[in-house]
Amino acid sequence: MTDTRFDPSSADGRWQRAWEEAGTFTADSYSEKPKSYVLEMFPYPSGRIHMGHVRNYTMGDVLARYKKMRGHEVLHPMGWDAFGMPAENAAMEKKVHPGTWTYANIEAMKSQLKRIGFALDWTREFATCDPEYYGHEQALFLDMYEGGLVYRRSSEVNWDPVDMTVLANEQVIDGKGWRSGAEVEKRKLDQWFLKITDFAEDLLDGLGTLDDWPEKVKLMQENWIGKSSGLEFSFGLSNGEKLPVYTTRPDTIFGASFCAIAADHPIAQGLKDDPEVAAFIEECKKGGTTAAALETAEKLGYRTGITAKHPFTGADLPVFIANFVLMDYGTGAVMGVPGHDQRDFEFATKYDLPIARVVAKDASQADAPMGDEAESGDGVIVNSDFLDGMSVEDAKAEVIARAEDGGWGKGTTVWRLRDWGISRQRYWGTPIPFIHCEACGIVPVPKDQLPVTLPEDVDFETPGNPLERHPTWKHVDCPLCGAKARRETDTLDTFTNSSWYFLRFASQPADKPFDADEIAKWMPVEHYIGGIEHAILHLLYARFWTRALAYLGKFEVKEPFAALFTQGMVTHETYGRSVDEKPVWYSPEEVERTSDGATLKADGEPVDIGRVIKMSKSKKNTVAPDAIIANYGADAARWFMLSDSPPERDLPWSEAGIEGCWRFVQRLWRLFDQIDESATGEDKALARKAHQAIVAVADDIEALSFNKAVARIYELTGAAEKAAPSEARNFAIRTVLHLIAPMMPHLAEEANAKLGNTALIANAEWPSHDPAMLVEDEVTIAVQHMGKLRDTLTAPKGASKEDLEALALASENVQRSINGAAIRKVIVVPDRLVNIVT
RNA sequence: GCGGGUGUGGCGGAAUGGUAGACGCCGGGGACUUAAAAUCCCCUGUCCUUUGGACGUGCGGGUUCGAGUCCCGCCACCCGCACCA
Repeated sequence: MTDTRFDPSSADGRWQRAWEEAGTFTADSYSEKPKSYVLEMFPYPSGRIHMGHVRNYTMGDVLARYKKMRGHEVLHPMGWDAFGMPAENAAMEKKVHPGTWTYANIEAMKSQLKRIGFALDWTREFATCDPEYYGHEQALFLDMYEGGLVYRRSSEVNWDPVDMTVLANEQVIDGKGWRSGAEVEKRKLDQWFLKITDFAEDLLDGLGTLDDWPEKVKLMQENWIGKSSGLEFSFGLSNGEKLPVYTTRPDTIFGASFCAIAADHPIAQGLKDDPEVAAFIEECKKGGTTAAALETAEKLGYRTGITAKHPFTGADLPVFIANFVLMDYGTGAVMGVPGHDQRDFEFATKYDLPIARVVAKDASQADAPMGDEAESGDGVIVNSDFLDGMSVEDAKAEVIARAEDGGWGKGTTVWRLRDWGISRQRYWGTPIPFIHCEACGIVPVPKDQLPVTLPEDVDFETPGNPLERHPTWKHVDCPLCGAKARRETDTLDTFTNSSWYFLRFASQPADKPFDADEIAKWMPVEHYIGGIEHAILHLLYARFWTRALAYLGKFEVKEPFAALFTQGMVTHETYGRSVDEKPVWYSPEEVERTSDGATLKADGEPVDIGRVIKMSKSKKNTVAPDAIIANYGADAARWFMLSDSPPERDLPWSEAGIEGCWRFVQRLWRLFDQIDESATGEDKALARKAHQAIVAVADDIEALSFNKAVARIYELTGAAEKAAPSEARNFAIRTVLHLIAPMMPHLAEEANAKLGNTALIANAEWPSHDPAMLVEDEVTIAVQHMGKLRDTLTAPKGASKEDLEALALASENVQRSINGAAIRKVIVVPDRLVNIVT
């Protein structure tokens, strides 16, 4: 061949078309082969692929292509998480319909993805805003309703009075709407909920089976579910009412010196006629939306004048309204034990309440004074009547037992996890398939009338939910009685769309959401790859939906994702200057980077090189994948994504790095040209390296240690380049070609074709290795004196301890170091080292 | 505050308790060329009295013949949660 350069601008597209025409990556649900389901979290169609996507999808792609080479039937699909706010924002700003905007973005991103050469089964592509998809989602939602997992109740929401919309907590900034800047109100609205709490225990237990999930993610989910156990009991109040409280420390009950209730607790609300109480409650509501405010927030209380009778001592404890008690956890009321709870301690200190010790290191410390903070640790119960001398654990059990025997309380489990509120007062989402009828109440839309589609003729000129103000859409007849009725105008939280998309990828019949046999074939996902930002919500919701659908008898899968991998971010240096004391940022294209600094191309003056941080528009430190692929080709970009940084860590993008990848692509291209069929002769060392690399690269890919696989390939490449022509060298070169095939598929196909192979290398088998060739016959032995390296020597593998010791003692360097001292001991690790101790 | 993670050359990072720095990037020197690009070769942790040696994996201790790796105590940075009773 005469080409001295690999030209991706012609090769990339050629092979992408070849794969597409051959249907190389179309998954066959009825294949006899073992299956692999490789999935990356599907993207929101913002309109353009960023480097984070490229990294994410390259990792999955290498796995998918590798598994295929290993003889697996691979399902590697792609689609679009296409509902959500940005489309509505675009509609308002650009006067374009959310659907038009979204589908145009999908087209743009799809063509970008295709240019990177991902081994995706595009026949299964869908967008969650396709009526077909959300129609099936509505059907599943109705099934959940029938199964008792859906309910409606009044719930407090963040209401933006200007945009006339409900805001998520993270859209409320300092008590104001993020878009309108208006003061956010708390409003009670009837909202739809999914009963995720029914599955709290199962979702928690299931974490124990997820051996291939990062510990960190499991821990985050565990904390989010937040199981705690304790005692719920009621205080009798001086006003004749009962005050139920929940505590995880019933063992400290004798240390209780006050009670505290939340500002929105019914008892507090009942005292609102007193203007002082009303003012205090108002103050509690205002305080603290931001994290910083919460941290520094002072414990504030209002003494109600009501007292609570202690169930054992009969003492009268003052009841406070307090800003640190939350209505929506436990009973919204607590017993205050200042000695052994830090919040209670701070509160008691401020309001001069008794701080009693009821837990001590040992019985003799019963009267030890309290320090300047609460003691929440373990110990022995003291000053507590019948509990004295018990361990904390025994005392908890004893108090719960007495409460249950006495009928005034019971052991309880409390969860932090709340039911999932799924109502959104927005247009661009899945319509909730219900009808409100005066006579019949809430009526599900009959399944044969699904999908309930979104109306096309909507305007975004005025604030509020376009579905609500649409002239005709919501007016329907009741499916039961035929009377005039009203459609539900709320749409589903977009997290519901991503809670089952992996099922629809696996199976997409027209008449139902999925087919049980196909689900059984493909699920669970073997490799799920995405960002850590989805550690809790998306992954918990998807686990819940899978359980809920299994509970409804749809299939038997419980955990959708057998293995989870959370990849790091793509980062870049930042370039900036301080202009009038305000930072001004420059993009990498505007800057000339030299080895010791950077200058602005526009004026030639230096700019400051800032921290290496996640690529973001605001800091202008982004690099567009499009431009990179146009300049260097898809394979160099893919190789960069896999090189150097371990995949779970951040990857710093650099111009020099991509240049290096480009050079390597060309190096390989030249190497693949050097197969010499007429070459004869052996090169056992090189052959051994090739066999070792086959095993090592496979192991590294399976462990997702792509950076190590890359290093191995560099090594074998270097060795093959240096070697003289031989059969072994031809073998090594062919091996490199196959090892890089999952990573740099275009280069691999082009070289493979040049070598006269008519079959696609994408369909090739992973090279097999000879186990006998993995073993070295000579090893390098380190020789140490007192643990310090003095020499190295070469010995046959498996040499005896005696031989190695003799060889080591024969070393000049070793003798010089020993310098005649008496040898006390010689440690020999066969095939590794000899350490002489004097 | 609680929980988790990370710390190794100029940089990204390798290293079953056994030769620290594989591999890549940057940098330096050389070859080829009229010249450049491309390519190839060599060097590249610090220091010293340089056929050798000392020091060196955030800091301080410890275990061990031997510690980046194990144990104890610190420091720094990053991430998550946040008054959850």
